[in-house]
Amino acid sequence: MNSFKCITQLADFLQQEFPQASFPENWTISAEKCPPNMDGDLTVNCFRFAKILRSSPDKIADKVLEFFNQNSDVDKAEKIKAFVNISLSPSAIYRDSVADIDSLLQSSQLEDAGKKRVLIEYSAPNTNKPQHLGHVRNNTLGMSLASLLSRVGHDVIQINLVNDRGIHICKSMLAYERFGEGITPELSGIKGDHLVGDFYVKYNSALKQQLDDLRSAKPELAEENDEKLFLETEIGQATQKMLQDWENGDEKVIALWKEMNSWVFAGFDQTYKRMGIKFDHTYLESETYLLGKDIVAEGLARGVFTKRPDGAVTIDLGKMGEKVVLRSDGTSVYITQDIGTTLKKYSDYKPEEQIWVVGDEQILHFKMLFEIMKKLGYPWANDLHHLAYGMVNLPSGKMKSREGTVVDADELFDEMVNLSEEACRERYGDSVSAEEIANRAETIGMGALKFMLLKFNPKTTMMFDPQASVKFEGDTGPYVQYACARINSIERKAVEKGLKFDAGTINWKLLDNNEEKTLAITAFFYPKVLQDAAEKMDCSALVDYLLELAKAFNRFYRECPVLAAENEDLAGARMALCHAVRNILTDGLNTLTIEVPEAM
RNA sequence: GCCCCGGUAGCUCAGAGGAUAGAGCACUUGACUUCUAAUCAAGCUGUCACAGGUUCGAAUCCUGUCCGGGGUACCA
Repeated sequence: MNSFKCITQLADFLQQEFPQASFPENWTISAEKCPPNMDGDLTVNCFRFAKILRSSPDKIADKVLEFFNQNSDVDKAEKIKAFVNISLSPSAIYRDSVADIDSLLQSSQLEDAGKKRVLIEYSAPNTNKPQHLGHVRNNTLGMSLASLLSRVGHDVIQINLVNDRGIHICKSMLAYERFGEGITPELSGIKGDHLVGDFYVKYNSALKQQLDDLRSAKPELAEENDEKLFLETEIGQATQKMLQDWENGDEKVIALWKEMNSWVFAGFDQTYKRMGIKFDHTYLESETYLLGKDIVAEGLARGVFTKRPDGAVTIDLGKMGEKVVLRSDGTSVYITQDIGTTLKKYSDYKPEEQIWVVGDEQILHFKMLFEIMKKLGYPWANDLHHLAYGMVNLPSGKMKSREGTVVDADELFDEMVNLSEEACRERYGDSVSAEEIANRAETIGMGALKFMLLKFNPKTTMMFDPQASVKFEGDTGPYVQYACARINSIERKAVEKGLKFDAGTINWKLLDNNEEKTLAITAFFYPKVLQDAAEKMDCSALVDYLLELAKAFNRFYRECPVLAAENEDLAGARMALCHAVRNILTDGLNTLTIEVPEAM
C-alpha cells in the first residue's frame, strides 16, 4: 500500500533505535490524519507503540520527535503528550499522494497472497411477490460488497438463489387459478412480479376471510393461531394439495407454476437491471431443494448425525442445542437444503470463501449451518461468512406486507428518479435534451438511494424516512456526484480556454493553502479506506470517506480558484489536484456501484 | 427463561482503548455581476441508558441493572 516516505523512514529508524523491541513481521506504521483542531497534517500516536517497542510512550515520542526534526520532508514537528504531530512540506505531501494518481489508485490492490476467490450470495427473493425496500437494501449491500471485494483484487462470483417453490408460491398460484380470469402481464400492462404479487395479496385476504368464518363457526377454535388453523380451511387444504401435486409433477400445476414464475423473473430482471446487478449464476431452489439429503444420509452413516427413535435425523450442536436435519417423515428442512447448496456452490466454483448476505434474524441458522459443515469435515468450512444486516423500518414502524406498509422497490426507484429529474429540469430547463436529463436523473436518483442505504453500517437496524431520504443535500450521493460534476465542468472550461496541465511538470510546491494540502492528504488515505472496508466487509466506511473527500474538495473550490488562478503554473497544479480528486471520487462511487453524471 | 444485537445532540446516524466525542438533518445568520448555491461560512445542540470495575487513559474492555429489537420450529 502507499505510504508517506517519512513515515516509512520512521519505521526503519525505530527498528534501529529499539533493538530490544519485538516487531511483528512486516511491521509498518500507519500515520493518522491530524485532528482538525490540531496544528499539523499527520499525527503519530506513540501510545500504540509502547508494547511493541517495550518502552514508555513518552520516551518513544521523544525519539519520534527527534527523527522528524531532522527529516527533510517535515517542516514542523510537535510533541503533545505521546502524540507527535507533523506538518509536511508541500512537495512531500503531493509527491506521496496525488502526484501519481494512477499508482495511488492501483495501490489499493492487495498483495497476491491476500487475494481470494470469493463467492457471494445475495438477493434470494421469493417468486410470489415483487421486491421491496428490504430487498433493495440486501441487493445494494450484496452488489456493493461484491464490487468492493473485487476492487481490492479478489476474484468475486455473484450468486442469486431464488426461492421459486413451496407453499407460499402455491398461494399466489391458487389465487390466480381462482380469480385470475386468464390475465397476463401483457394483457394487464402490469409488471409480472407485481401481477403475481397482487394475487398473493388476494390469496391472503381470501384466507383471512375463511379463517374468520371458521372462528365464528367454531368458537372453540377462536384462540388458535392462523398457522394451526390453516389446514382447517378449504383454501388451506387446496393449497396443500397444490403443493403435493407440484411435488408429484402434475402437468397442469407445473405449467401454471412455470408460466407465473416466468412473469416474475421478467419483472425481477427489470429491477436488477435498473440497479445494475448482474449475477454470475442464479440457482433455483426448485432445482436444489433436495440436494442436502444424500449428504445427510452419508453423514448419518459416518456418525456425524444420529437417528432418533421417532425417525428424525439430528445433530448435537452443543450450546446451540439439537438440530433436526431430516424430519421423521424423511423430508428436508431449511438447513438441509442449505447444506446441499453450500456444497453445490463449493463444487461448482471452488471458492476460498463464501459469503451470504442475509438478514440478521437468521444469525443462529447460519451459525448452525457453519458448525454442521465443520462437523461434516469440509476443510473450507472455516471460511463461510454470514453478512447479517438489520431490518429497514419506517417512521410508522416495521414494514409489513400484510398491512400494506411495504415500500415497493420499483415505485421507490421511480420516486427517487422523478425527484432528481425535477431538480435537473429546474437547473437546465430546455438547454439540455430530454434524453440527457432523463439519463442524469436516473444516475442521480438511483445513486442517492444506494448511497443512503450504504451509509448505514450493515448490521444496524435502519430507519428509512421517505421525506428525508429523497433529499439530495447534505451527506448524500448527489453531494459526492456534484463535486465530480464541478470538476468535470472546470475541465471542460479549461479546454475552452486552452489551459492544459502536463502531469510531468506540475509545480506542486505552489499548492500551499490549507485547503489544498488537506485535500491531498485526505486523498492519500483512499487505498487504506478501500482495504479496511473490504477487510471489514462494510461499505459504510467508504461512504463516509467519500463524503469527507467531497467536503474537502468543496472547501478547496470555494477558496482556491482554478481557472482564474494568479498564473498558469498555479492553475495547472490545481487542475492536476482536481483531476486526481475526481478520479478518486469516481472510483469510489463506482466501487459502490454508483455512477457519476457528466454534469448536474 | 436462555442466546444475540443495540441504547451517543431535538431527529437520523458515525466513532469500538487515545487528544477538547463528530457529521447530516432541523433551527438562526451570512455568501450567487465569481470555475455550477444539489455549494460554502458562522452559530446553537451532549448525564455517550444507569451503577460498579480494569487502565497512565474508557462512549469504546469486564460485571451487574434498566429499556428496545431479534432469535430460541420436524417454518423459510
